[in-house]
Amino acid sequence: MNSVLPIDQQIAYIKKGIVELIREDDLRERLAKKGKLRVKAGFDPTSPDLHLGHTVLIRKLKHFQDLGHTVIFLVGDSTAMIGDPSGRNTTRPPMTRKQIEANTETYKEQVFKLLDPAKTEVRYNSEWFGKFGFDEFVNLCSKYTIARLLERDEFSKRYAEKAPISLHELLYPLVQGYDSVALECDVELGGTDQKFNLLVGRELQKDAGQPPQIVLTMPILEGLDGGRKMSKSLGNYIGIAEPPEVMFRKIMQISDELMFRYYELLTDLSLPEIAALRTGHPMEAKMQLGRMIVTDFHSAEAAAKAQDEFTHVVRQKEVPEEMQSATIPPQAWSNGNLRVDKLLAHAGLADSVTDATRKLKSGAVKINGERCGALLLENPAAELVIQVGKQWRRVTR
RNA sequence: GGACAGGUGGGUGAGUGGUUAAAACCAACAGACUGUAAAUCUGUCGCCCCUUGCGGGCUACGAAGGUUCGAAUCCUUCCCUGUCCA
Repeated sequence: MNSVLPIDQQIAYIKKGIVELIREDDLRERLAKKGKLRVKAGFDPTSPDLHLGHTVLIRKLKHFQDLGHTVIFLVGDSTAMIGDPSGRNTTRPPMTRKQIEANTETYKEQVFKLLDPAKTEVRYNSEWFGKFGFDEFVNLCSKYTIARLLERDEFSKRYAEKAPISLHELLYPLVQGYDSVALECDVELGGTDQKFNLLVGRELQKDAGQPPQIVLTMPILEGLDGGRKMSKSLGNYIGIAEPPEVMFRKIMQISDELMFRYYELLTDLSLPEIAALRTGHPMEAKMQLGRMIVTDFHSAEAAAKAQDEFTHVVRQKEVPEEMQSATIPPQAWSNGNLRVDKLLAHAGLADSVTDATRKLKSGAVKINGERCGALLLENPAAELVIQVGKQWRRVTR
């Protein structure tokens, strides 16, 4: 694709799936005047894995890239060392340089499954914050007032609830906004929860004599539970580095309503195409979604295989071809008999021995196809195929 | 610096001396049903030990001490959070 696409078409493409564009007129004008825009999105390398929630934003970056604009993948390595304001309950422990670097590498690897590395500018905000002096810092602080910072929803809410707000959290929007100044961004993308920060960037740019960036917000993707936002700590996520089978299965587990949402935010299908899916069988549609997503991050072959596996193992309750294997740990032997509870705990099929006992009692455990409630197995076969819920394990001596 | 309020299990939140491993709800896990969807129903939901029993032990209510036969509950000190005053 190229940047000579007419502006109207570009804008239509850009607007698909977004929540808010501030302001469309500015964007139109800037496209006309500059042609090729600098588009930024920032990421905190605080956790090493990206999940589908992040990809909503990345996909939008990709759209800009398709249109021939310059995409800047900004790694907030300096900011990561201070901590993140939206992790509101606990102050997260400061990260080491090394962790950040490792996370950044993983990030890049994952992001480039969607973005074209050759067309992506990877930047670090330590480039400018690393040599930020105290006077510059104070000067930055002087650009904004407390009252205006407290306008931010999250802050005002917490303030009203008498929850703690640390000073550095208050500063965060300023710091993020300054990134835009340093990079001379034309456009910045972020989740709706970032809106405030993105707008601060505009203010700071104006102050620095730059034209204020266009702000584009994307919806926050709901997690697998369909309610709360997708996040690693809530455990309702699909990691983009996860194996095809896991991805596919997780997709199949989401609710029908959520499926359409995922179609909208995670695929390139048009809205009418998505609407048409509502008339078909939901399960078929869900499997198609699974294939599409797995294809994005792995390959079409992997997707087909994942679907196949799902059909056989889950729907037809067959034994999976591949499963993790484990050997029986010495602690699980008791006078030549096998302690199933310890085995489960050891093979990662239960959280603890106590948990394993519970699972046995509740009939959750199948060994070689037979439901097993017994704690002790006499003369176990050389190879046991154990199933607990969705998990399978091949256990040998 | 002073006055006051508060810190309970993954979350919300009861509990003010004993049958409390801690109500209730949510989340989570497992089972039934199903399209491993939703909804619903059932069970479980600190850890460890013993071939498992309405069994034994250990740890837990911000931290450390103390009072008591016995503490999440009372006392002391400390830490943390918030409000108000300076």
